[in-house]
Amino acid sequence: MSVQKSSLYKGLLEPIIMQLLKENGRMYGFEITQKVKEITQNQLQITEGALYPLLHRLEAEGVLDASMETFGNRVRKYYSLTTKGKKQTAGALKEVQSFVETLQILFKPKLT
Amino acid sequence: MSVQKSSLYKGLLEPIIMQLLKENGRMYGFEITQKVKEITQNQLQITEGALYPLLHRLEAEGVLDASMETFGNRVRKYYSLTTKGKKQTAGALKEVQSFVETLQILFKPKLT
DNA sequence: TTGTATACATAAGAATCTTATGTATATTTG
DNA sequence: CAAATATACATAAGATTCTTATGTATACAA
Repeated sequence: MSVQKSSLYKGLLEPIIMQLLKENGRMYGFEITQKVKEITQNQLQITEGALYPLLHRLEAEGVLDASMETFGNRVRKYYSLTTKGKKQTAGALKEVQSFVETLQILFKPKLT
Repeated sequence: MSVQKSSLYKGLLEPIIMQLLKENGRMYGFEITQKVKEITQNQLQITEGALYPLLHRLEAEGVLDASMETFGNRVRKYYSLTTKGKKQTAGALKEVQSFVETLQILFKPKLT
């Protein structure tokens, strides 16, 4: 498998979730894992052991709101950004964008 | 201080070092910390507790070569990429570049 | 002589992830 | 129709990677 060395993504799971919820309004955990896989073309596969505890923490911190919904006999837990979460997301995403720009500078192939 | 949330850089220290050594040939630890600070405009400040153990590990793995040099009464430990290290760096840096592109896709502001 | 800078090093603890495991339902396939 | 795969949540143990704190030593400036 040519799956990305996932350690590169350490610390980025939280902003990724916030970005997705900002764009899509409302998502459930499993949906997030699928969406990330799709967008990154399988380069990043979020594990459940990383995702669910993080969602719980963000809910406890008042960044996310959660509500259960039943589809047939299947239960989904939908998450969305709270007002506080939206404010926090704005700042966090700016930081990430600045971070990405810095990475481009750091890893720009030298013109020899 | 508007220093970057450094947790974003988790997992990137190793490729950063490899990139710098690839470009500059030969550097010592303290020099690396200063160079990174300069390039990132203070957004990333590598701590010694992170850097030195990592350099030791890379040396033990045969990725880096080390040699001491004395300047007056001051000792510096210079590191450079071994042949093995150069091969590994080529692959690792491609991965990082692909990673950075993925980040741009993930965090590209939506055109509404 | 006190503080700041250079230069290395290590240890304890925190944060964040992987791997493994568990529960439960739905759907596809041999 | 049994077994495998997919959906959907959850948690615990352990690994990795970093921060913070501390230590040693020299050089130079205030």
